[in-house]
Amino acid sequence: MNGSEKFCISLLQNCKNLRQIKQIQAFICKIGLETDPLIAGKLILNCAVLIPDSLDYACRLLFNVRHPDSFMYNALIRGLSESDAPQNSLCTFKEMCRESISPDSFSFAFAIKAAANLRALEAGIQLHCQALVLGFDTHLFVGTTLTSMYGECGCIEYARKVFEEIPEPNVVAWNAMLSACFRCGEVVFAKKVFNRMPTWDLTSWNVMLAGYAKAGELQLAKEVFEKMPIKDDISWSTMISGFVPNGDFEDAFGFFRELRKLGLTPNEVSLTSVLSACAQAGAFEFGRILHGFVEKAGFGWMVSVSNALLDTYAKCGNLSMAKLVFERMPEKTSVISWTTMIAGLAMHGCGMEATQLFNEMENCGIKPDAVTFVSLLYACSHAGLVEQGREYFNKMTTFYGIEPSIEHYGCMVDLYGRAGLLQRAYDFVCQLPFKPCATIWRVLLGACSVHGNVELAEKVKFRLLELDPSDSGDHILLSNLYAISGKWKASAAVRGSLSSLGINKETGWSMIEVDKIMYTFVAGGEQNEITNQAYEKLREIMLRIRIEDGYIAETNHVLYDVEDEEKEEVVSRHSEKLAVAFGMARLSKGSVIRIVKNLRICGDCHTLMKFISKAYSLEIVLFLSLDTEASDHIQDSVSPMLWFSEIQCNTKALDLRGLRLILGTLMLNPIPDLLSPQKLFSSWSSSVILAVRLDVYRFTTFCLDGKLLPFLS
DNA sequence: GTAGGGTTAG
Repeated sequence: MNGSEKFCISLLQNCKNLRQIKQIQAFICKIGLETDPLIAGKLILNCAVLIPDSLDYACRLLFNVRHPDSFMYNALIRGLSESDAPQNSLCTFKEMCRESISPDSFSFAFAIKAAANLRALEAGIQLHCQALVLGFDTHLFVGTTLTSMYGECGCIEYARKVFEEIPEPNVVAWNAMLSACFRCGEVVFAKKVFNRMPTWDLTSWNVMLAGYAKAGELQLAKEVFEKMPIKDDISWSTMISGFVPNGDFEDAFGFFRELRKLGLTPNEVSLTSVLSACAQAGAFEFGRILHGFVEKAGFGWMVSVSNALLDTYAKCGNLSMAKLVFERMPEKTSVISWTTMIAGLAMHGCGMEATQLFNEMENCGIKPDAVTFVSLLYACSHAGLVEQGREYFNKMTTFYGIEPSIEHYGCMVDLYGRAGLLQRAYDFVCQLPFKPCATIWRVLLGACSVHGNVELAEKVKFRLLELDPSDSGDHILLSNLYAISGKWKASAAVRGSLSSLGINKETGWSMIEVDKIMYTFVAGGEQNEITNQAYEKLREIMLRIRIEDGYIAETNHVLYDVEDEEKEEVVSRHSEKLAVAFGMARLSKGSVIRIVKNLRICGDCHTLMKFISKAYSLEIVLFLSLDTEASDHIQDSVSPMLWFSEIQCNTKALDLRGLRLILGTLMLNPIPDLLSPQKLFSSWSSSVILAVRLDVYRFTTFCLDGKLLPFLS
């Protein structure tokens, strides 16, 4: 290498962006080195791998080289394998062969990586065969990527065979094998592989942690974590991020606290994961503290952290903070940021705003993906934008070429069903390109229930019985629909069939965050210091609101046939009552009480919340946990129709029932002119929709001129 | 002159 070459290469090494690359390229031309293969190779490698958003430029560079060599091709194959279109990496590999440039171990390693990222087993096998012919299949690096590729494609036997052919596998190859076991669900085999390994480095332990966590074996993950001789930030973030999808938020918070206690700085992954836990658990206060930390520690510029923060605020009910986080993002180039914001608006009932943001997103040149359209359709269905929703669905398939998933079809059924277009919804389901699954029918059943269509509900329930006969939610939904329609015998019969079919209703639980700790209450759960405190406070509250406010337990919402006294006893133990009482006992005065629960609220709890909210001037927010299938269930149901009849609105115009994200909200705005029926309706419908989207059930102080509004009394 | 294995957000 001569001096000029050395100088150019050192310039390229310090390059940060495409602009600088082009400047250096101009300099290279000026000194006559543009045809130097060494320089051209480095230039292509830089653009393909190191400099962001310059992959296209790397392609153009390669295209313009008269006699490209394998180094240049390898750079491009590698860059493309890590892009969002790894199939182009495979095309480049083919082109290389067509140009009679022999692929080497690097070409194979990168191309096999592309096949792994695409989960393209057939392409992977072809590459394997070709490597075999050229004698690269037992090469350490090629063998390792082949092992990974077969693992990614779910072929554990092939992975094992390739691995065993590697003459002297090093720790990286062993780790690839270990990882392949977990990818293929072979948890027990993974442990055997781990025990057989000649050496462990830190990564081997981290693979075990991640594998156990992904398999839901969190106890095993904890044991490995304890045994690890050294832990790094990936070990911590693997643990924290492992708990969240399993719904174990307490442990996620616990490990995060532990990490902080040890004086360690959480990395991006730990932060996004713990924020996601806050979002799902409704841990608003903890989320706010984390926001402070994010700003102070300088993580605010990280897109993933900002996205998680935005989602936390939106899911915890603070749309204005969510908007602020979005607005302050330095660059809005991530489709996830836009989608999260659209979903946030949708949850809060701002359907029009959500569609406007979607248009803005398109104008900014950001390509929406399948998840964006789920949020958008969700916004449309909850805002009653039927035709717009239909147009977006068409645009998704025809313009963006996105294949609709079950979620998209579910949104469409919801869109029609919610608007009361039940026949259209039913026809849509019947015309689906696949056999409708239980979830799709369940959406329709919910819509029938809301709009009181017993006939269609029975038809739908019949389909559900074939597909998923053991879902207690479906039975309860139908039973309640009968009850509300005055068909008490039919209602009782469905209830009765629950026990004869051996179906147990899921146990209700409620969670509340006090001093950054999540407390969980279960209906009629065991007695301990915490529940005793809750019961004691509950007794005090009940006494006050019974005497001063005239609260009477609403046992008529317990739709099954038990004695009144017993009914009262049953409803008085519901977990949300305990959680509210506990919050009132332990939170500082005037704090908003936020509760996450797995089932929908019963009529009595609903009424009690209103009384408490009024008597104590408290805002109470109930969230429906998103991580539970139980959100389809109605707990000894209160019908949203009853809520609507309370406010004497036309219940048919809006659906609130039976759809999994429903809790409903009651948010009263003490502005007198809202009492004109038209305004009242639009205001209420918008706040009710708000809760549906948000899974929030919110009661604010709802005094008007010092009197309880008539429809709430 | 290029590599392979482990953790995130909607």
